[in-house]
Formats: sequence, C-alpha cells, structure tokens
Amino acid sequence: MSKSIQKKEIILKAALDFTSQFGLDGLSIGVLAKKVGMSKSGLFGHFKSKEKLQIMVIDFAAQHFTDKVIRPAIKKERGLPRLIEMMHCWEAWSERIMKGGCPIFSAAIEFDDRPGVIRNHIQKKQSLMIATYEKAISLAIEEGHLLSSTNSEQIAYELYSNMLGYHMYSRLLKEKNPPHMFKTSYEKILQPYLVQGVIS
Amino acid sequence: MSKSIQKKEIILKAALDFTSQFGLDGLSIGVLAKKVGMSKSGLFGHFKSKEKLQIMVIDFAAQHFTDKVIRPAIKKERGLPRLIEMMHCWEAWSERIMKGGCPIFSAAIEFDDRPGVIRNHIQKKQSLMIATYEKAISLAIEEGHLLSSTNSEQIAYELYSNMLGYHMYSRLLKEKNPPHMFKTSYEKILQPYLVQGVIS
DNA sequence: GACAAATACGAACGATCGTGCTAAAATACC
DNA sequence: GGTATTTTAGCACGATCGTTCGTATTTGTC
Repeated sequence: MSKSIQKKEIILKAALDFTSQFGLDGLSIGVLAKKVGMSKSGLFGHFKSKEKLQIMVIDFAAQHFTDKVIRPAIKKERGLPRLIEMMHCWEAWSERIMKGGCPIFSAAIEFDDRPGVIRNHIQKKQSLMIATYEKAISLAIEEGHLLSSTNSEQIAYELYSNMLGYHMYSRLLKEKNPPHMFKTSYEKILQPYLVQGVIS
Repeated sequence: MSKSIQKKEIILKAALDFTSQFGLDGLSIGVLAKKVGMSKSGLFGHFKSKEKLQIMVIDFAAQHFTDKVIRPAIKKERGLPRLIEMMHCWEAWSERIMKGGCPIFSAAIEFDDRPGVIRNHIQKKQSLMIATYEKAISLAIEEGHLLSSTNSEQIAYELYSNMLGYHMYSRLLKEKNPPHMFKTSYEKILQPYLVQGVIS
C-alpha cells in the first residue's frame, strides 16, 4: 500500500515538471512513462484515466504551492509581513522551483474555455488561492497595517495581476529586470493604504 | 491568385477561433479542415507545415489586434486619451470579439518554455505590443498629461499585468465584476502621475 | 477556348495517442 | 511461509496526428 503511494508521488512529480513546460494537455502518458522508467499501461493503472491523472496533477501542484508559499508565509507575523512574504515566496516558487513557471497559471489559461471537470477543478484551486490572498489582506487591515478603507478584493486582484505580469515578463520577455518591476509594482499597489509608521 | 488568398483568410479566421479556445497546440489540421469544409490535404497545401500554419495564425492574431485595438486608438488625440482608448479597445477585443479571450496570451503562456521558431515569433509580437504601450505612455508624458518623472516601462508593465489579471478573472473566475476591477486598477496605476487639471 | 499553374481531393504512410486485456511479478496480510 | 491482492509489463485496439503522393479539378493568362 505505501509502496504504491510512494510510486504515485514519483510519477506526479515528473508529471508536474512536464506539465509546467508543456501544459496539462501536452502531458502524454507514454512520454511520462518513459521518463519515470515504466510501461505505459503500468503507469496508466495508477490512474484510471488521463483526466484523473490531470486532476491529480492539479492537486499535486496546489499542494506544492501550499507547502512552498503558504506554509512558510504563515510562520511570519500576521498582517503586512505575512502578505509580503507570500509575494516573495511565490516569486521564488514560480521562478526557481518550477522549471516551467507556475503550472496553475498555464493550466488555467489552457482550460479557461473548455467546460468540464478539469476546468472546474482549476477554477476551484485558483479561487482558493485568491481567497487566501484576500484573507491575508483582511488580516493586515485588522492588524492596523492597512487602512480600514482598503478594498481587499481589489487589492488581491491587483497583486494577482502583478504575479501574472511577472510570470510573462520573466518567462517570455527575459528583458527589463522582472523581479524589480514585480517588487516596485506590489509596493505601489499597497503604498496608498499603508498606515504610517506602523511598518517599514 | 486572389481566390487563394481569400480562402487562406477564411482558414485563418477559423484557425484563430479554434486557437483562442484550444491553444496553438490544440489546433488540429484535420479538425480545422472539417470546420471550413475541405479536405485535410487540401488545407495542408496552403501552408507547408503545421508550424508555418501556427506562425501565420500568430500573425493573423497580431493583425487582428492592430486593426481592432491600435488603429481605433490612434484616431483619438495622442496622450492620455489614446492610452485609455487602447485599454478600452483591448478589453472589448479580448472579451467580445475573440470567443476564447486574447489568443496571444494563451499562445504566449503555452509556448514560453518551448524554445523554437514559434516561441520566438510570439515573443516578438508581445514585445512589439508592449513597446506600443510604452510609446503611448511616452507620448502622454510629452503631451504634458503625465509627469515627466513617469517610468513608462514600469507603467507599461503594470497595465500589461492588469490586462492579464482581467483576462483570468473574466474567463476563469467569472465572479466579482472584472470590468470594474480592470478600470479601477488602471486608473490607480495612472493616477499618481496625472498632471492636475489637464484632463479628467 | 487552349494551355499552364495553382488548388483540392482521396488514400495511405508511420507515429503516437488513450485505453483495454491477460499474465507475470511484486507486495501486503495472517 | 503461504495466500490474496496489488502493481507492472506486453500486446493490441481504434482513433487521430502531421505529412506525402498522385490525380482530378479549378483557376488565371493569353
């Protein structure tokens, strides 16, 4: 039983690598099997369809995101420091850990016009991620780091847009120092709402 | 001669529709042929490889963008009005004209990790689009609509990010009034640089 | 209208796709 | 350690992929 789960983890790790480069659709069972050194049907047996494999890859990516971005950020004190840590961790995650950039972004854009189980699943995960950011912003308001007039949904939208912009600039258009633009942008987004003197 | 170009246009229009929904990779010659009512090999003859078809689809999309976004915006007076018109036209283009949203965004995220002719081509088109936005911002500075301290590259990055955010919110997460968030965001991006009293 | 050139078609190719089947090998359980 | 269950491999299937080829059909030119 445990051996199986272990193997599944190995497969999913390879599948995630593959997905981040070639998309959820480009993920091929045959190629994936070759990459982890097993037969096509042997690998297929673990998941009972390609669609279920894709669903599990999405879950795996979401879990990975939680481990590498959300969990470290929660260790920081709640409010602005935590919010900013979430931005930093996401940048590091997207840039260095995933070889093809944030796999959820790729999958989201890939499937946003294809109704079905996969689209619904991606949507759920993305909504959850955005809700997490909104929550972090709300906490920053509660902590007195941000003005009470701050619209957390709007700010979450703007931070999220900034992540997308960074993703595109750093992967497609390598020029122009994307990390600096990223940082400048989220500072500008938050700056008008900062409560003076509370935090640097 | 002209009949051929005409047919090519019909094919490319269908191909662009298809691409905006299923991506450049999901574009299949067989399916496309069926959609325009001709044989696979007949359609194939127009382009000499799938890669060349994909390249032409990218060009077609870029041309479409120029016609529906850039050209109308140029009719507005240079400076801020033109820049804002570019945002409006892009929103309308992305939301209503293309059934699957901005096809270049999809293609860009799809191919950002796959070196080759296609990636280079997409990169060129995206760079050109961003440069156009930077130019429009520079003109707004020249016209005295924006402060001379305005960093046009940074602002272009932020506006571009906003477009990506809008794309994602309106296609994947249909909630929360994306058009309003889009407008709010670009107004906030520009607001600190507005020269008072020059324009509403 | 005749002739040359471009365009469309049908069939077939090798490859790869996702997915079943059956049998052997590995594992978990008592 | 023997038994039951799970995991893996090999093979084959129908389908679809991009592509080629030879042959009609249509088109543009004089």
